[in-house]
Amino acid sequence: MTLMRLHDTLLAHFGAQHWWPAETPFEVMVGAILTQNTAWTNVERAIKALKTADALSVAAILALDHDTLAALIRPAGYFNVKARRLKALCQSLYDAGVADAPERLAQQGTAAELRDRLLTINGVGAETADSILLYALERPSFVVDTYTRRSFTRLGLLRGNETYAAIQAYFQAALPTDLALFNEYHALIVALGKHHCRPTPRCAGCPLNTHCAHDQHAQHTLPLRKTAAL
DNA sequence: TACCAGGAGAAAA
DNA sequence: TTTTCTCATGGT
Repeated sequence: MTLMRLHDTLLAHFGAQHWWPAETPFEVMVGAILTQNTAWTNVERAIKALKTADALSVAAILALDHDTLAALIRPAGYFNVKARRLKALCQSLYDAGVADAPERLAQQGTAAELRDRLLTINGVGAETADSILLYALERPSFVVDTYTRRSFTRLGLLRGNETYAAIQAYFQAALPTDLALFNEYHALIVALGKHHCRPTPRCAGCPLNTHCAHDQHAQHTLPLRKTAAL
């Protein structure tokens, strides 16, 4: 099955995912940091707290002291680490002169140049950089996450030990460079990954026939523990 | 109780 | 260079 056909199968089964669930590009960037190794429901609590405190802006986050910011994002876990990372992100946006409209960062270079700049920010690794590029800056950069590696290894399309760059290149070589397609595909892979872990009531069967509709994690052919290569 | 969640960076080997 | 450790809350 081609990657395009696979996308169509997942879309037909799970429906459009409407990612990224955020009101502004800056909220996407903040969410990308907060969701690192963390359930999205916990990220939502943290973002809500930032909004309630009127602190969801570059200037506000830079103005907050560490302990106050950490307390606001506490529900997202790793709050001391993520407070530093949010500060670093905001400082970078401020230095780029786009504090008032972070989405304008997209006007400051090619996708590759923007990616390199994002990767220099402490706390922004490959996946977070690609998530920001794709969902906040609207550049078609395919996002690879733990679910991508796990599910596609189960499907026999990956070995499982490839580097992040190799997996990204695999998808980008096989798919047309299309913002909407990359957006939906990654979201669908996350839906599939969650389904593998915990089949939903409305969907007892697996769309890809990978025998996942059983007790949690029991049917995984891969350990849930992340591989170091990702 | 134990395990996992839309990772990244530092430290150790 | 590759592997291991650390960061932490909330749901199942």
